[in-house]
Parts: sequence; structure tokens; C-alpha cells
Amino acid sequence: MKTKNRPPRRRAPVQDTEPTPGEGTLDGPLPSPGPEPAKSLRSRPARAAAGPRGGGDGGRRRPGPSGPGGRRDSSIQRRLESNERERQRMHKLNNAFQALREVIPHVRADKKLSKIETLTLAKNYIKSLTATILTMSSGRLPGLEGPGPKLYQHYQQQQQATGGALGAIEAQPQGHLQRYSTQIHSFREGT
DNA sequence: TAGGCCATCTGGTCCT
DNA sequence: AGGACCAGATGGCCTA
Repeated sequence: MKTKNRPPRRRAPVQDTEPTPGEGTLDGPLPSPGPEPAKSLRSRPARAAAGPRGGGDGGRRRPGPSGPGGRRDSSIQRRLESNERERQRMHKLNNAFQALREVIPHVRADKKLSKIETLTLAKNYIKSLTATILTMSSGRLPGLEGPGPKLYQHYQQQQQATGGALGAIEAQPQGHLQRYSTQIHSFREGT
């Protein structure tokens, strides 16, 4: 994986097409109350009025030949609101990714982990912590009474059920830590 | 320049 | 019915 260290991306405000008032691109004035500054930088010419929906191909975007003029105002307004909600949703998702990055120890503090790197490291970090806890507690959850081995058995069943292909040997913390360590180094090296 | 990553738009589907 | 969620499409930015 290549290393990346770029500032938060801000799209250049592209004004390829002057939105005609009234015809409206879907990109209206964005209040953007979120943490991110208002995307005045939205680049894309809004396709608000992508042709009438339907038409096969999974219903994905189909820039109709008609252009933005073809949609009713109420429909355009709904689309704008929907776009805004979707942006906010994605911002929340990205915030969650950022929060996750901040709790995963890794050796690339100077470079932002990509989303896939974040998820992969998090998964292995959790596994290594789980294995460590299991070992240190001999299969018992700290402070809990009861048959300890059940936790260990449950863990192994999970590994098998999820296709983790982690045998008992990998339930050892060393195995996970080794894997985790290898991974963060491979990310650092950009491999 | 190619490839990776990302933000955004958009329509379909699911859920409340 | 409306919002949340999902995934395809598109295009910008960055690095090798």
C-alpha cells in the first residue's frame, strides 16, 4: 500500500458550468453544519436532473440528455435535501474512521491511514488484544466467576465460524502480535 | 501518466 | 411517506 500524506482533501471549486438560477444544479448553497467546512468546493456539476429514473442499468446515475431543466422544483428540492443528508452521513462515517485511527497504535503517525488500512489494522489489533486477554486470564474474563475455558472455546469457535482459519496456535497472543506487528510495518514500508 | 484514494451525486431498497 | 443505508458512477487530487 502506498503511503499517503496529504492534507484533508478539499476539492477545488470548479465552476465548469455556471448554475443557472432557477435551473439549479443540485448543488445549492450548502449550510454544512458539520465539522467539515462547507463544501463550497463541490466540484461536480450537479446532475440533479439526471433523466427520469428507471431505465435498466440498476438505476444508477444516468445523466439525461435533458439536463437539470427536466425536474420539478419539488423533486429538485428533495434531491438537494437527500444529498445533504448523505453528505452528513458520510461525514459521520469519516469521523468514526478518524476516531478509530486515533486508537489504533501504528507506526505511521505521520501518515494518515487509509480506510482499508484502518479497518484491517483494527481487526488485527482486536484479535491480538483478545488473544492477550485470553492468555492472561487463562480463559476467564477478569472478575468473572464461572468456567473459564468456555470463553476460550467460544473464541475458537468464532475463529472457525468466521473463517479466520486461526487455529489454536494463533490464539496465542504472540501469534497475533506477530501478525499485527508485521502488518503495521508492511504498511509503513508501503508494501 | 497510471493507479490509488477519496468526496460527492444519485437512484434503488430497506426500515421505521 | 420519509429517512437511512447501500453501491455504482464520476471526477479531482496525489504519488510513484
